[in-house]
Amino acid sequence: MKQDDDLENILGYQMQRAFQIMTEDARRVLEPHGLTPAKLTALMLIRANPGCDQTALGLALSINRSSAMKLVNGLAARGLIERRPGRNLRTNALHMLAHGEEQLAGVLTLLHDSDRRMSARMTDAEQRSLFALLRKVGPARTRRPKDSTD
Amino acid sequence: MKQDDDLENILGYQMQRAFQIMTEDARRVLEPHGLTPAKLTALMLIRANPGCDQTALGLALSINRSSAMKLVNGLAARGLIERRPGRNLRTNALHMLAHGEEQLAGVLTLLHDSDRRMSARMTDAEQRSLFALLRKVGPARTRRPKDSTD
DNA sequence: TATTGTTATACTCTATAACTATA
DNA sequence: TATAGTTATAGAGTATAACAATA
Repeated sequence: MKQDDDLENILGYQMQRAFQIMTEDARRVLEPHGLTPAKLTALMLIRANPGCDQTALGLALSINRSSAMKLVNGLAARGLIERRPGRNLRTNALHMLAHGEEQLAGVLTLLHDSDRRMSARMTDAEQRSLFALLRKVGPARTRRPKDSTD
Repeated sequence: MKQDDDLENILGYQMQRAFQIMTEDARRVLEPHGLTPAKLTALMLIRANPGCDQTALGLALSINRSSAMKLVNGLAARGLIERRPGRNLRTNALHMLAHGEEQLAGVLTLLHDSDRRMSARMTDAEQRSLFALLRKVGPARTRRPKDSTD
């Protein structure tokens, strides 16, 4: 199958290709542990934000409350996190459990191995460069100078 | 929401973030034209490979025959491509139609604009560098020297 | 009134399996 | 036997809408 020149020169397409390659390997590695990239991200966000509620978690993951529910249900069912009483009677406080810590420690190593495999064709400097550039992806920040009048 | 240090240092996660940002903008731009990134990729692959069959297309897109069917159905229903008799009685030959050419020309400009917006925080050199690095993502190539005996 | 969690429902994309008609 | 297209069905992930309880 020949490739299309226009297609190859679309940044979004190259990003998609690279993402697909990486996510496929990550999924393969996580699957035996009953995790997906999204679940793992949620787990790590809960660890970094103990006591957060589901709505905030969903916001951070760019999914809505309803979808965040399912995700949290899955993590709770596996005993990785639990819902505790929150700051008022209608919010939950999400907390990681010991079992979650253990799982996390194990899969982090696997993920780093995956990263290393997927960046095997880059030098260390190139890998650092890729990290830095990926963080720069996105629209220009709106400038808000101190003497702005808006 | 605080970020998690381990998470931020996983290449796959940074890739996912960057990809999500780009794909969201691309989808927004393509939607009024009834296209999605996947449909557009298929369209461009058919253009570059006139007469290809659905199975080959699916392979190039990393989806199976059945899923490729739906994709082709969608493109054909919109009059962008058509199925012609293939090299034998059980294969189709996919061809882009004039309407497909027109659509493609229009959205390519929009996509380049999107790319430019999403890489606005990079210099030109950085953008070229990102392209090159994304192409290097993936496992090390298996070496097959001429004097290999396997 | 607005917000949080929840439930029910639906949509999209993908996969698997089975069928058909060719090869 | 194997392959290309097709169809039916199912699963994952997401969204919307509506409801109850609470703020």
